[in-house]
Amino acid sequence: MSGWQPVRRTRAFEDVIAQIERRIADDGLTVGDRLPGERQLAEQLRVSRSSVREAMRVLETLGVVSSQVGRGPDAGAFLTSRPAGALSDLLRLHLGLSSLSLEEVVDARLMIERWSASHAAVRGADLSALTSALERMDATTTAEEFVEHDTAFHVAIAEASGNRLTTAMMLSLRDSLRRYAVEAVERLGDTAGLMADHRRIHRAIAGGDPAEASAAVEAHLRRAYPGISLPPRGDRHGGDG
Amino acid sequence: MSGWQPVRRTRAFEDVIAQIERRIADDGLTVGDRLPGERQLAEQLRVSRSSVREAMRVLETLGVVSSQVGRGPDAGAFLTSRPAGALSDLLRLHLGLSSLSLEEVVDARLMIERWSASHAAVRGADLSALTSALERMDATTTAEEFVEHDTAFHVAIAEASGNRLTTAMMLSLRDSLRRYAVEAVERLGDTAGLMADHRRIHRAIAGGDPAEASAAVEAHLRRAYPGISLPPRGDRHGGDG
DNA sequence: ACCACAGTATGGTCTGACCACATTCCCCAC
DNA sequence: GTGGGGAATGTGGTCAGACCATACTGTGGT
Repeated sequence: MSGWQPVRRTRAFEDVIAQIERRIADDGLTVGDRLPGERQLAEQLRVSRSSVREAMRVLETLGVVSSQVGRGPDAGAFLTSRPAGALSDLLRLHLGLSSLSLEEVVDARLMIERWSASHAAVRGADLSALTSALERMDATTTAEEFVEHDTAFHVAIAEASGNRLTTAMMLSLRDSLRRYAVEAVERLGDTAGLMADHRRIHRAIAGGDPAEASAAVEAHLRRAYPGISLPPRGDRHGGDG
Repeated sequence: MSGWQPVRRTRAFEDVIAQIERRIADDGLTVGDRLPGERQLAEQLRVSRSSVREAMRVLETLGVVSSQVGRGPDAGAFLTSRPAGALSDLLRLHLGLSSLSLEEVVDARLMIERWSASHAAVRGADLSALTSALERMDATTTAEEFVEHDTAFHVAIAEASGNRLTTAMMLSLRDSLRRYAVEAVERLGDTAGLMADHRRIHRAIAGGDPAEASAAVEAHLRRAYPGISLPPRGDRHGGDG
C-alpha cells in the first residue's frame, strides 16, 4: 500500500495552542476576552501547567495573548492584538543572525512606505498626526530625538493608508532599523534635507497626488540610505498620475 | 526629583532570550550552530529549566531556533532561519481573531507580489521554477492541487526578486490565504483564465518588462479576488516603462 | 566485520511546591 | 455608617526533581 503518513509527534503545548485557536474560531472569542487560568486550562486539557505555559509564551510572542498577574477582572490571560511586537522581534533576531540583510529590510521598507504613501494620498485620510510629528521634529536637537519623531511621522503615513497589516510591518521595520536611522541622521550632519523631504511627502499626500507621494518617499529614503538598490524602472511611480 | 523609571518586571525567560541574543551578536553565532542543552543552560544562567524551555519556545516561534530530541550531533537546539513559519502563524491567528481583515491581507499580498514581479523582471533571474510550476498546474484536476502549484508559482516569483524578507512574507501570506484561494478557484469554475494570467506574468518577467509584470499580477489577483480594492492611480505601473 | 545490547545525553512531560502580586473580603475601631 | 487595615484568595512566575521516549555511542560477543 502507499500513502504513508509520517508519524508526527505533536507536542503537548502545540495541542494547547490548537485548542485555544479552535475556541477562538468556534466560540467567537475576540480581543479583550479572557482565557481560563493556567491551572484550570491544564486540568481541562489534561496536560501539565508547564505545557499550558509554553503555549502561552508562544501566543504571547505572536501578539494574540497578554497576561497580567494579580487578582481581579484585569488579571489573567487576555486576547490582544499586537502583531507589530512579534514582527519586531522577528526582524531583530533575524537581522542579528544575518539571515536577513540590512539591504533586504530597507528594500522592504521602501516597498511598504511607497505603497502606504500612495494609498494615503488617495484616501484623503486625516493628516493631523503627520503635521504634529513634523512640528515636533523641527524642535529636536539630538539625532535620537529626531528619529523618534521621524518614526512617528512615517508610522502615521502607514496608518493613513488604512491597512493594519502594512502598518504593523512599518512599525516593526522602523523599530528594527532605529539604530541605523540614528546613524544615518548623524552621518548627514543636519536634518534640513530630511525635513524638506518630509514636507514634500506631506504636501503630496495632502494634495491627493499618489505618484508624487511615492516619488517623494523614494527620494527621502534614497537620501537616508544612499546604499540601497534602485527599484526597477517599471516600479517607479509618477508616469501616469 | 524627576525621571522615575517604571519598575519593570523582567521575567526569567526574557533574560534567557536576551542572553542568547547577546551571545549571537557577541560570539558571532550563526545558522547551524548548536546551543547548549537546556539543563546546562539553566545551570549557567541560574534559572530553572522551565524558564529556559519557555525561552526556547519563543525563539522557536520566531523561527531562529529548532530542536531535535535524541542524542548525537543532530540533537539539541540549533540556530535556524525560518521567518516564514512565524509570519504564517501570526497571520493565521490574527485573521482568526479578526484583528486583521481578509481585505488587508489580500491588499498586502498585491503590494508584495507586484513588487516581486517587477524586481524579478529587472533582475533577469532564473525562471525554471516558474516554468515547471506552470507545467504542473496544467496537469492538475482538483482545486487543491491547482492551488498547491499555484502557490509554488507565486512563491517562485517572490524568490526571483532576490529578497528573503519579502519572500518570507509572500510565503506566509499564501499560506494563510490557502483556504480562500481554493474557494476562489472553485468559484471560478475553470482555471483557463488564471493560467492565461500566469503565462502573461511569466512572459513579462522573462521579457524583462517590470511594468507589464506588475500589471499582469494585478490583473491576475483582481480575477481571483474580485472584491479587493483598486490601488491608487499613481501606484499603478506601466506609465514610464 | 558485523550485530545485538547496554549506556547515555537529549528534549518532552508531569507533579507539587512556593513566591510575588493585586484584588477582594471582612472585621474592628471610630 | 464609615473608614481603615489586615487576612484571604486567585492570578501568573519560578523552581526542583523526577520520569519518559528518543536516538546516537560504545562495547562486547559472534
